[in-house]
Formats: sequence, structure tokens, C-alpha cells
Amino acid sequence: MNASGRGRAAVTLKDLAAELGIHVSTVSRVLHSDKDVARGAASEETARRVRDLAKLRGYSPDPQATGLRTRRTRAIGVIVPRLSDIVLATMYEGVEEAAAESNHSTFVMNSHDDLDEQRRKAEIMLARRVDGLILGDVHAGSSLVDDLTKRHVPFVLMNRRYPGFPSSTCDDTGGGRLVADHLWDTGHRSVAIIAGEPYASTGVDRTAGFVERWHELGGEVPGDRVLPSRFDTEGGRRAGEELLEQVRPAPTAVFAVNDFAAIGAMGAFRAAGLVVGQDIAVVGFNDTSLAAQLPIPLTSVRSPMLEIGRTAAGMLRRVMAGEEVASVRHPPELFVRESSASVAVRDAPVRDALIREAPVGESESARIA
Amino acid sequence: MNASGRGRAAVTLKDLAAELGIHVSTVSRVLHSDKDVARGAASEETARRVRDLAKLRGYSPDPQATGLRTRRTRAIGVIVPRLSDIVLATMYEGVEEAAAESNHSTFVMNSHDDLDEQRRKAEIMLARRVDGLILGDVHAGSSLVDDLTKRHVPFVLMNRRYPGFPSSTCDDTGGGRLVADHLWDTGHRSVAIIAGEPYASTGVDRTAGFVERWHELGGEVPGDRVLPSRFDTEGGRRAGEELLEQVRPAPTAVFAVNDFAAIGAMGAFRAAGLVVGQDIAVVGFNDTSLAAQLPIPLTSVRSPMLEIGRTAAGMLRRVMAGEEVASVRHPPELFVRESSASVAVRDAPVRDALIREAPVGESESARIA
DNA sequence: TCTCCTTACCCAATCGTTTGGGTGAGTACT
DNA sequence: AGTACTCACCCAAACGATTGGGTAAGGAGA
Repeated sequence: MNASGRGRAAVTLKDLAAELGIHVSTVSRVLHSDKDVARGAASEETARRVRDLAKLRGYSPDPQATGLRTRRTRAIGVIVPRLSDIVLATMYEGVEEAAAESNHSTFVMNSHDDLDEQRRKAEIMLARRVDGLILGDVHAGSSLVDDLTKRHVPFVLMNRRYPGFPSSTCDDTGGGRLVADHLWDTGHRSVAIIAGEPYASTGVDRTAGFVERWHELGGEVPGDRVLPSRFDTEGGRRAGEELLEQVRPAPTAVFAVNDFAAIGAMGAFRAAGLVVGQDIAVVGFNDTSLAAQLPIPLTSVRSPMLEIGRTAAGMLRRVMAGEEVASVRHPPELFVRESSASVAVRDAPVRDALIREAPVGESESARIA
Repeated sequence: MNASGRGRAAVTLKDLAAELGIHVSTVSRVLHSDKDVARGAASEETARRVRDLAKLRGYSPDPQATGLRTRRTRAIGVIVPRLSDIVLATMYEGVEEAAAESNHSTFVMNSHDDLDEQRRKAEIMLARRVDGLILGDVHAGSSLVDDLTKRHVPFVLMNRRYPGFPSSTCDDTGGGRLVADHLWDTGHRSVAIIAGEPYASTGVDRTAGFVERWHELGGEVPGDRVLPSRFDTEGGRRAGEELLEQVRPAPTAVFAVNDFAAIGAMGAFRAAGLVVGQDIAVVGFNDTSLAAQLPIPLTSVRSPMLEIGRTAAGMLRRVMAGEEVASVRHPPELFVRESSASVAVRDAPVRDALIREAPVGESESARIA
């Protein structure tokens, strides 16, 4: 039994037709062809009576029945790595908003960035007969996109791109370039990148954009300065620790391809006795609402997450309508804050001394003094 | 056209029946009554053939058709304030997991904590004919729950409770008490609370639990030390600023009923020249993944968010089955970290001097020195 | 041989909408 | 007066699955 149909069954077209003494198909046509006078289906007068009664009785069409007949559900499926990642959650909010505007409902599922789970979740959605899919978790080299294409499933990508398929993303390469310019301009010459997962275009592109621009400016980024990482704080912390351990002298600036990784790295640096913004610059990506509010506000590249989601929904609508659509890359914007505000600072030897001699020492006590 | 039905229409019962030369109802019965030999519906042999062919052809029942006939959609609706709030997003993950285990799909929508929008979203879900609702955003005194009850809509509450209706929440009162004990034990006697929105039981209960325990211990919390706030970082920052402005001498410890508000407050304190963990203790709630990774790790009360979501889904399943269910309050756990680790510190006059004379001055330069 | 069970199926209605194709009444035109 | 249009509807067949109620064939028991 349906939620709405316990106390009293939901009102149907048949109910309305009976009460008005006309045929159910007439009611359907009147209610269906909204506004345009129900093209020859009923008189002006009848149409009004139908609409009035429908409103009075609170008629709402049964989507099961409609779907059964029309073969469309007006539902779309969205698959993301995890909704507890604020970036994806925000994009999904955009999707939901835009989808609602065109009268579509959305199912979301988490794939935990696991290939098998991606497939499984996609199948569940297709079994639900969604009209289309938005994939927010596509992996480089995944065969899922090809399979879906072969099966003629309408879908678009979001957040991450995949060459040859329509996607709504941030211009991650451009974002990486912004960071390179900023760090170069503030005098840094020794940098490192916490690069995220190698299967995600976001991290890869942000890294590539940075490196590309850095080279143009005359700098270099040795391979051991680019560390893969998970996208969460824990991953950032580990990468930060690894960085301090392996790279000597430590870089004066670190670009983490994601705010959470940046926060984790900041934790690692601080634990090692470095003051972020003074001893080492840190830059994140996405400009989540946290970045500006952190104890040491984080420089970050703002990606229009909500807009990326909205665009994805719009693109999917067009794909479902059979149109060809082109990928969209939303322009990012750099917000400079205290974590990287000062011009490149102390000499490396001094900083390294800090790191070695005072894991939780000197700068701590200095702060208290 | 459905996603799965573009290239080749999805296989139906009729297709299977035709290929096997038997009636569609026989196929239905075999496939439906899983395992138990399809009680007299077909011979062992036929049943096997049916099942084999179904698997071979990749048959999956059309939920539209099933739903039309059975009047249930196997879909549940979840309404939350906003999914970009990591707390609700995590609870939703729990709901989704548990719902999937009982073969239910979930729709989520954001209500932005707005009463009209809550109603609107609920109506959309009911129009979708969901089998039940999980409300994660109930407001104190809202009439929505009564209306849903009158309409016999199966629903449960999550995250926030509402007396008289089944809910899956954290034991927020108990959590508040944990914080009171901790701050009292570490020597604090002058405290303030950043209390969240007055319409949310979470903030109200956490505050009440704290105050109750504080009184038991012999302390007091004057009314002007309890500041309402939004639940996000921005809200926490504002409340923090307000606190420093209005309450003199400033409290030695602040309990924010939510990690994000705590982070915002930490920002405000720091901007005012106070070092969190030294000059002022801060405690949050929820122990989101950030808390432990912050530059100054945040003491926080862990609420089992995933479990709260899973429980809510389980409760709803039972409500939909017509059972009576009791509310569940999940026990919280306190994690003490640096933001409140040291015993209550400087004399108030010294701290107040810091605040007045050095909004971004003294402690900053001290840190660099 | 007749009756009564089982077994293994089949039949057909039904859920609520949509939609191609009527149809009868009234009007306009020749 | 006959023909041709509209207009304002009605009819009925889908869509795919479920389900209460047959029924024919075969065997057991009397």
C-alpha cells in the first residue's frame, strides 16, 4: 500500500471522470495538454470544470501508471563516490534543484569509488528504469562508459571528465594554472603537489595544469614532489607526513588538489612544527565553506560546485532528448588567504632545523610565549 | 523511452512465457515465490527452465508495472535540511545502505530547514508514491508530523526528535552531559554555549543536557551565555564574535553544539587574538572526520551518524509493516583533543587584555617570534 | 466404474494512464 | 439538399505484472 493511499486511496482520473460524467480520456487530455486549451479535446467550459475538480480533489497522476504507459519514469540516477564528501554533495544539490525544475526526481547512490560498486549501482538504477544517469565518479580507463553507450543509456559525467564523453566539470587544468601563478608570484620556487587519486581526472588535471604553468614560468616539479593521495583529510595528512619525510629540503609551498587533503596536510605540517602560512604555504581546491573559516584560513581555488551539478542535469536532459551535447568546463577562481599569503619565507635550512629539532616543540612554545 | 529500453526493449514476463511456451502467470509465480518451489505453481522441471531463461535473458521486473499492480513502489523518501551538511549526508548514507539491503530505493531532497519547503518536498515524495518517509529536519512545533499521521503516511524521524513520534537520534542530552563533565573536570567554571537553532532538538537537547549536568555539579550558566546560532561555520563565527563582545569577562570554555559551529567559533576566537586550547577551550559535537585533523584538533562528541541512519531505515521498514516502534537514542562518546586538553588557564583579566589590545596583534607576532 | 484429489497449468481481470481512432451533432458552404 | 468540416467527446487497446479462480489430466480409493 502506498503512503498516500492508506487512509483513502488517491484520487484517479476515473474518479474525476465519473464525478463529472465524462470519459476518462477526456479528463486525461484536458489535464495533460496543460494551458494550450486541450487542442480540440474538450470545450473551454468542460476543461475548466475538469481542472477545477482536479484541484479540488487534489488529483496527482500516478507515476507508476504514467510510466508504465509512456515508458519513462521522469527519474534520473546519480552516482557519486560518497555523499559525505561535501564537494559531491553540493554538486548533487545542484542536480536535484535543476532536475526538480524540469519535473524530474533523482536517485543518488554511493559507489565508494569502487569499480564493481559503480557497475552494481548503475544496474540498480537501470532496473529502476531511470531515464538517464549522471556519473560523478568515473574512473580513468573504466569500461563502464563504453558499456552504457553500447546499451544506449543516456548519461553524462559530472565532476570528473572522460575524453570522448560529455561532462560538466570545473576547468581543473586552469585551476591548477592559477595556483602555479599565485605561488610563483609570491616567490616560491620549491613546491610539491598532493595530487589525489590517479584515476580521478580532477586531481590529474589540477596537477597537470599546475606543472604545465610552472614549467612555462621556468620552474620545475621533480617527480618525487608529486604525491598521490586519498581525497580526504586522512589522505592529506599521510601525504603531508610522507612529504616531510622524503623531500629535503622541504618545499616552501604545497598544492593539495582538494581542500580536505589540504586540511590534512596542514595538520601534518603543524604536527611537525611548521606554521602554515609562515613556514610553508598551502593551497587547496574547491573552496568549500570551511576553507575561509579555518583557524588558518586556507587559500583555495573555488570551483562552482552547485553550477556544475545544475549544468550536468541540464546536459542530461538534452541527451535524453536525443541531442548532442558538448562538455562544459566551468571557470575556477582563486581565493588567496592566510595559508599562502606571505611571500616565500625562511631559508630552507632554518625551516628544516625546525622540523628536525622540534616536532611539537619550538613553534608551540613560541606561540604561548 | 527508458534508459534500459532504447537499443532493445527490456525483456518482459510475456517474452519469457512465449519463449517457453507457457503462460505468463506461471512464469510470474515461479519467479515471484523465490526458493520455496513455487507452491504448486509449476513442476520442478518447469521452474528450473523458467529461472534459467530469466537469468539468461537478464530479466528484471518492471517496477512501474509491479508498483501499479501492488500499490507499492519499494521507494522511500528522505528529507534533510541540506545534504551538503556532512552530518546529514552521513546519516543518509546509512539510510541508503540499510534500505538497499531490504530492496528499497531512496529519494532524498533538501528542505533548507524551511517549513514551506519541507511540506512541498514531502508532497513531491508522496506524489511519487513513496512507501514511507524519513524526516531528518523536523522542527519543534511543526504541524507536518501531525498531518502526515492523519493521512496515515508511514514515517519516522531521524537526527532530530519530536515527542510522541518515533525517531532515531543521538542521545543528545547525554552528549551534552559528557561535555559538562569534561569541562568541569578540567577546571572550567565560566562557560558559554553556542546553542544552534532553537527549532532543532539536537541543539536544544545538547544544551539542556549540558546545563542540567552543570547545575548538578554546582555550576551555573547565565542566560546570556547561551547563544543561538546557525549550524554552519559562518553561524559559529558570528556567535563567537558576539560572545566575545557581550560577555565579559569572556568564558574560559565554549561548547558549540556542532563541529562546524565550533570551527567557526575557533576562527572568531583566533581573530580576536585568543589561542584555542590555551586561552579558551572549545568543544564541538558530532566528531566529523574533520575534527581530529584540524590544525588545532577539536574535542568533540561522537554521534554514530551512520548507525542513526541505518536505524531510521530499519524503523521505517517496521512502521511500513504496521508495527509500533519505539524511538532509539544512540549513545554518544567524547573525544578529548587539543582544543580543550589543558586545564582551565589564564586569569580572566589577562585574557581580556589580550582580546582588547591585540585583535590580530600580540599572539600573532608572538607566534612568529 | 465413479468420485475425489493433486498436480500443473491457464484465464482474465485489474492497477491508472495514454493515445490512435472513432462518432454524432451542429455549422458552413455549394 | 447534399457534402464537408469542426467540435466535443467517447471507445478500447495497450503498458507489464499480480492474483483469485478455473480446469484438464492423471492417479488413488471405494
